[in-house]
Amino acid sequence: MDDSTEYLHAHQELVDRVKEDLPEDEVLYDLAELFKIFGDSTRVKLLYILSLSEMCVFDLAQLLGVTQSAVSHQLRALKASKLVRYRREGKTVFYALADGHVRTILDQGLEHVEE
Amino acid sequence: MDDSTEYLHAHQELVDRVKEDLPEDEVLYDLAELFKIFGDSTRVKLLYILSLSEMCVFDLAQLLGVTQSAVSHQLRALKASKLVRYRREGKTVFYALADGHVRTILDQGLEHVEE
DNA sequence: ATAACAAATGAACAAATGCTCATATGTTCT
DNA sequence: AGAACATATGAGCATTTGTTCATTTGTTAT
Repeated sequence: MDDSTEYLHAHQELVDRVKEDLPEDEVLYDLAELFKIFGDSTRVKLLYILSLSEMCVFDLAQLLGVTQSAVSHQLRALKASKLVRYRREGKTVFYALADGHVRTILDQGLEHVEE
Repeated sequence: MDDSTEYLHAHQELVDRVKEDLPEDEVLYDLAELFKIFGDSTRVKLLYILSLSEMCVFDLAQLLGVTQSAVSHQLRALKASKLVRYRREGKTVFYALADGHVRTILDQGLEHVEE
């Protein structure tokens, strides 16, 4: 080790190249925020259930064995991430998945988990 | 509302049917644990970087602008979830993605985020 | 208008998380 | 063996998170 043009340790060229190919910081932040939603068993169950069928809050709570309040709070998070949509029918509110991505993401995850 | 055979509120048949199609509780729990890993911007960046190239701890820390310790702690979590593998070369340890699922999951997430 | 029910919301609190700092382990070179 | 360097680990701490309880909002029926 004597060459002053040599990088101390960091493989600077590699680092620079990768840095260029990296998405914007903000995008990766949003990505993490999205996955954070999937990173809770109550919410994952909600999403999986809704991938099977639209369902009302009361039934969701019963199916999950948690309070209506807990479900409602979590649905709020899912709504904020645009993962679910809902429609009101009288006193009842039915939730459903917003689009197909969700199921794809869940399935990819399941593939990893189930090996 | 008079029929005694009618369910009070819960759409019991639907609930029961969905319940059958739902994966084991433990599987969904593991699934949430997996996504929890993706639900942090430091880790998501790590995973994205490693999807582009294998890299050593020092360089990862530099690229992310965090301490070596922080990266090391997070790599530990990634290791525990079998998302990365590593090889030692002298004093240096190089990390890489364990398999292709990771990139697929990231890409699906990005699709959702970028609309 | 009032009662009854479904869902949403706010406050509070326990548990989990991610960072930093200090230190330990592992490896190479002299 | 000892110094120097790369990485890993443990403890401590501030912050975030998910739940429950109490209350409010929205809707229907009397």
